[in-house]
Amino acid sequence: MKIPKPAIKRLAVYYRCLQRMKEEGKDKTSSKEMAQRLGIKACQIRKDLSYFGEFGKRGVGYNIDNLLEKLKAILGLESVWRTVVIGAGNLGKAIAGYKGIKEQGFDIIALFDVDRRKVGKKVNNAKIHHIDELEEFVKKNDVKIAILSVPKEAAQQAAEAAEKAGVEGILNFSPRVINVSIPVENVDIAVSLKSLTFQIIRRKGKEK
Amino acid sequence: MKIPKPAIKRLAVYYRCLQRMKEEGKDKTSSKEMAQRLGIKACQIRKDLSYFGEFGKRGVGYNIDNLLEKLKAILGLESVWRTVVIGAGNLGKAIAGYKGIKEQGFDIIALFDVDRRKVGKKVNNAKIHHIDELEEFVKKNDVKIAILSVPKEAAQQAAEAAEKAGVEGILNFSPRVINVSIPVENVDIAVSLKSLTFQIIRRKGKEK
DNA sequence: TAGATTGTTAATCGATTAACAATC
DNA sequence: TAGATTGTTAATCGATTAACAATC
Repeated sequence: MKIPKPAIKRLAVYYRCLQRMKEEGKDKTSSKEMAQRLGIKACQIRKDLSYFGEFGKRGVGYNIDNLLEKLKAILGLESVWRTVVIGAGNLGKAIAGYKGIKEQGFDIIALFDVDRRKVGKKVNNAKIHHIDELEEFVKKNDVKIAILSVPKEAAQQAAEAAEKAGVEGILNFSPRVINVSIPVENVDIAVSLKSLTFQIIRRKGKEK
Repeated sequence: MKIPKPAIKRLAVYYRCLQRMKEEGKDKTSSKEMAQRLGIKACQIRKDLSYFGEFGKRGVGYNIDNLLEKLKAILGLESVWRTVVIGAGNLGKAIAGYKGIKEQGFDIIALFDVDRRKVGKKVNNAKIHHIDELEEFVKKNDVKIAILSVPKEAAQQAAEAAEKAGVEGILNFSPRVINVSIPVENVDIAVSLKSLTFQIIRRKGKEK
């Protein structure tokens, strides 16, 4: 079946919402309740889930533990994804140092940089290596994901190196479109800021 | 006219593409050439631009300087946006320290944190203030944008504080849906990673 | 002029939503 | 049973794309 791309991101949001409900001690919920919390339509949640199966009970709702398990499987979070960060600048180190990422199923096991002066330093338990060691490291440690936080001039080259090394997906923080044949997700701060300013301006126009 | 939301983000990407072409010394381009670089369809570029006017010459293409100016106006980048970062953790400091952001029209003039031990320290030229000073600072310095990089537990409260202080838009890095009435853009690393893992799994399924 | 490329229309494709039968 | 909520159909809405007249 064809699944809308936006539906996947929402699934990840539902997952987080359910995790939170669980923390609050709840054990069941409904599409209505989740929709209220997330500011979306209840039928969208039901529709998104329906692409993958029937997870609720009519007249009753969803069991939170059960739905969490199902989403975990759908999103591929049953095992930890071995991940590296390429580019050990401030942003790369901040990402590698972010504890929450491990809870979400991603284990950042190393950083890579062109600057030999950074090599050997540590961020949490992950050591900084020279970029030349990337391919060997990826193969030896079965790394699946590379997070790219290099300057834009180095983005394409680093992405190609990651692909060649055998990484299966790239999360790209650098402000440039990269061209590889493995899946890429872009996190583009400058683009998001500009989208925001556009909205601010439009809004002001409408107010008057 | 109704403008597709995705079109705005693409406009920001076109802007960056043109900036790069200019750096390369080019002075004119075509929708075809941009499309090739960005991996999208030429007619999509023309369509996106057409929501705002006619910026090219038939048979000739686009003047890069001219189109840059037009996009600058559309995206609201003619003046610098005074911006603060709320949450001076590793991520907040990395964002505040990122030089490229100023070139793009955003001036990060201060950071705010609940931790009084951080107060007074500097990131580039921006000082860290206590969160209690946010409202006064925003009003006094005409701050338009807040970048939220606080732990998820603090996200909603910080967003409300920013709104109350008079900020007009929020770039939210915290992994929680926030509920305010001003525009919000979400940059959600965990969600992007999960969208990536879903794609990796699907892709493997298809290969066989 | 001949070739190229825009701007725009109309068709297609994809995503969201309303509504409701099924059923707990 | 009566009330609630799911799962799904069908309608609507929104975004993308192909195609081509306009025109440089």
